[in-house]
Amino acid sequence: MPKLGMEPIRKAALVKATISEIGRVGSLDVTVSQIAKRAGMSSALAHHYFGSKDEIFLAAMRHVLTLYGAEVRGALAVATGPEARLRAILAASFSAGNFRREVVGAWLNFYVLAQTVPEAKRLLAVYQRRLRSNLLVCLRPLAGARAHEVAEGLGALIDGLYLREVLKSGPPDAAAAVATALDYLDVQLKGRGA
Amino acid sequence: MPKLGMEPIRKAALVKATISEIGRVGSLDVTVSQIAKRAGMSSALAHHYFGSKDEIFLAAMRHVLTLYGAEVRGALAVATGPEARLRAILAASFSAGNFRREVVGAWLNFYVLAQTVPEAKRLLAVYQRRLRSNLLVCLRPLAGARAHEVAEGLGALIDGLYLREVLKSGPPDAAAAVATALDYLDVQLKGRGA
DNA sequence: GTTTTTGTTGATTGACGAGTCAATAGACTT
DNA sequence: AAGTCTATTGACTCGTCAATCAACAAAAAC
Repeated sequence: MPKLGMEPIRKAALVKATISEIGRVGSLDVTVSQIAKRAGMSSALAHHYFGSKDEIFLAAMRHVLTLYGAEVRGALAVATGPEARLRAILAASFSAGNFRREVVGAWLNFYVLAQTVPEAKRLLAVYQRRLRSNLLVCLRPLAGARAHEVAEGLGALIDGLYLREVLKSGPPDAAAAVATALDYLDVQLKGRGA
Repeated sequence: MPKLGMEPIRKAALVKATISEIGRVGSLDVTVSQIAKRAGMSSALAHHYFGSKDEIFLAAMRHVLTLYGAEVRGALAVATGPEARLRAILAASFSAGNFRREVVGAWLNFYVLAQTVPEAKRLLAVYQRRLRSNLLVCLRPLAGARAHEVAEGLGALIDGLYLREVLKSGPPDAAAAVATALDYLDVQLKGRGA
């Protein structure tokens, strides 16, 4: 049966399975066997392609970050003007694709991973820098000198809204999260700037 | 050597050691032996007093939550007027006792634990409810109908600021965190209410 | 002064999991 | 058609760790 060119397919399946399993179990205590089983292969094959469990986790992290980045970029592409672009970033952050229980659970556990695995820390730092930079570009024309503070606060607020989703039961309420973030924005911009 | 009345002393030592170890390692992957060793006893004794590893973790969580609660209550006791009380809550949240690397690391991992252990989830929910309630009492006279939204946002912001501390290197910057939270508050209150 | 209760540990058990390896099999190369 | 490469797995190794237990020691109770 061995077809050729399986590597990318298997890797993608493993990455997807990893996110699912982390979300399901709610921690990084998922075995390579569990992941491999869900991805429809033996654990030996998972090791064959990734080498180690940490590499599997990192690949899953890169995938989540890539998806998020792509979503933001896509949303920014069709938004004109600073306010619209800010709204686009928020919408992407809490979009149906990213703001799912399993993905949120994965994010939380990536923060844990970042405490141990330097590469994980680096990846999260890249995410935070990019978010801040995106926010700053939009905020400078709107908030002027205060752009920096507002970006800092908004970034933390987004992370906090994610974190709080972890404790909720039932489906994630993206609308409420966006509303809270937009409210923060409104009040920051109307209070001073324009 | 067996002196009597060891139980509370041993338990307290284990709880303290648990927080330290979780903070040091950066995850819940700490062995009972590690904890017991740091607390100066054998792992068997840890099991003797707590029964299971989960119970040790929960006791550590209750301790962190209790400390936080006590700090907030103490700060509120000497604050008069809604604004001062809000500031007191924020100061307590980012006080030197709570906003330490190891404690922040412990908080993060308690969120992870909450995904698996129902009692952990309950404890965190209690914390969130109490925080919201405290904030609401102060905010109602200041923000009126908007008190609810502001409390929601401020709660998430605090959690987010904690979360972001995880990635930073170097000693925690409590002053910056308080400043961001106060800024949010300022702008929410000046923007509308008074 | 014997029995019971509390404190304490080293050794052991039993389970589980990451990573390795030998072996099998189809596909592509020459 | 022989050799090489990719795909794949079951079985195995080796380590780790939570939890238990038997045993010992000292204080309290009777």
